[in-house]
Amino acid sequence: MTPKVRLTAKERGDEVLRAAVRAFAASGYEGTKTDEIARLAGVSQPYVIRLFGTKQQLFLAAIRSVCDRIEEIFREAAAESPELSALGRNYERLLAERELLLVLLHGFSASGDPVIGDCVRERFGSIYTLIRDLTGATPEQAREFLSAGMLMTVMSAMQLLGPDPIPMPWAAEIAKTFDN
Amino acid sequence: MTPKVRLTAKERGDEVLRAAVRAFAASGYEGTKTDEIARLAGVSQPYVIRLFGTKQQLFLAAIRSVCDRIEEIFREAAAESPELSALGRNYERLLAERELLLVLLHGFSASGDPVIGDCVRERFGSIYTLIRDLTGATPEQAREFLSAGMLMTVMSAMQLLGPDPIPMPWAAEIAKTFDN
DNA sequence: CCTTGTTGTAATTGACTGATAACAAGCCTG
DNA sequence: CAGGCTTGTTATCAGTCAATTACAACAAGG
Repeated sequence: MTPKVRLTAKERGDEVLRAAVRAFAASGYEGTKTDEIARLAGVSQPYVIRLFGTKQQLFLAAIRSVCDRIEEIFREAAAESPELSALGRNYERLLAERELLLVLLHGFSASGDPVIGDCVRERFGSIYTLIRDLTGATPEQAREFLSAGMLMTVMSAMQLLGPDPIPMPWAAEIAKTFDN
Repeated sequence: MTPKVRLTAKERGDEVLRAAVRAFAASGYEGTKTDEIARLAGVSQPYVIRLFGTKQQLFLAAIRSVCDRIEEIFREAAAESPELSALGRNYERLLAERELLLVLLHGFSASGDPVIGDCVRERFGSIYTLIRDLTGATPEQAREFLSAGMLMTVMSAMQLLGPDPIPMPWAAEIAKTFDN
C-alpha cells in the first residue's frame, strides 16, 4: 500500500510522536505496542521504529514532549498571574489534556529502567525548579503544589478526575477540595 | 527437579504472593514476567499460574495485599495517636516498606484495564475513608495528607526518596519539607 | 499396601512483538 | 532524464511469554 501523502521525516515524526503520546498515556510503556502507535499514526510499524530507533527512545521522546507542554502551560499561566494559587487554577488545563499527566505517571512507573529514570528525574526536577522560579514560592509551598498535582495525576489515571469521571462519592468529595 | 520442601497450597501461595509483590514493585504489571516471580519464589512458572489462575489475578492479589498492609499501618499509627499529623509521621514506615507504595503506583498505572481499575479504585477509596474515620480529618485535611503521600510515592518510584536515594539537590529540598 | 488427592515439574505451544532487511516509489537536482 | 537521496512498505525473524497438558512424586487414610 502506497501512502496517501508524503511528508518529511520531521513532519511524520511529529505525527508519530503525537500518536505515541496518546498510546502511552492509555497503556503505559510496557503495555503499549509499537504496532498500536503505528496504527494510530497511520503508518507501518517498522517505520515507527526507523523514525525513532527503538521503542524506548520513542517513549523518551514522548516524556520530553509532554514535559515541554506542561512547562509551557505553567509559563503561560505565570505570565497572566505569577502567584502560586493562580498557577493552581491551571491544573484544569493539565487535566483537560489528560495525556500529559498520564504519560508522566507512566514515566514514574517506568523509572526502574535506568535510562527512563534519568530522563524522568531530570524533567521532573526542572518542572519543580520552574514552579519555584515562576512564582517565588518557598520549598514548602512548591511541594504542596506538586503534591496536589500528583494526587490529581493518580486520580486522573483511575478515571476519577478529568473528562467523564467514574462517579464515586468519596472521589467527588476529594475533587471538591481542589476547587480552592 | 523435585522440590526441596513440600508446602500446602496456601503456604506456597503466600510465598508466591510475596515474591509477586517484590517483582511487581520493581517492574510493574506489564513489565513483570511470571517467570521472574516464579524464580523469586523458587517454584516453576506454570505452578505460579496454577496457584492464581492468571497473571492478572495474581496482580490483583498483590494490590489487595499491599492495601491491606497500608491500612494496617495506618490503624496501628492511629491506635498510638489519632491525629492526622501523627499519622503523617508514619509515612516513614510506608517508605521503609518500599514495595507498598510502588505496587500501588503500578496499580494506578494499570487502571486502564477495567478489572484492575475497579480493584484499585475500591481500595484507594477505602484508604481515604479509613484515614478520615481514624483521624476525624476534614476532606481538605485528608486530601492534603493523601496528596503528600502521592508525591512521596512518585518520588519513591524515581528513587529520590526511601532507602539509598539518588542524590539530587532539588529532591533533597523537597524531602526536607516532609519532615514537619 | 494401595489408592486417591495434592503438590509440584517438564515439555510444549501458540500468539505476540520489537526489530531488521530488502525492496519500491516519489522527488529533487544537475 | 538519470542518478541518488528520502519516504515508506512488505516480508520475516528471533525471541519472549502466559498458559495448557501431561506426568511424577509424595502424603494420608482405609
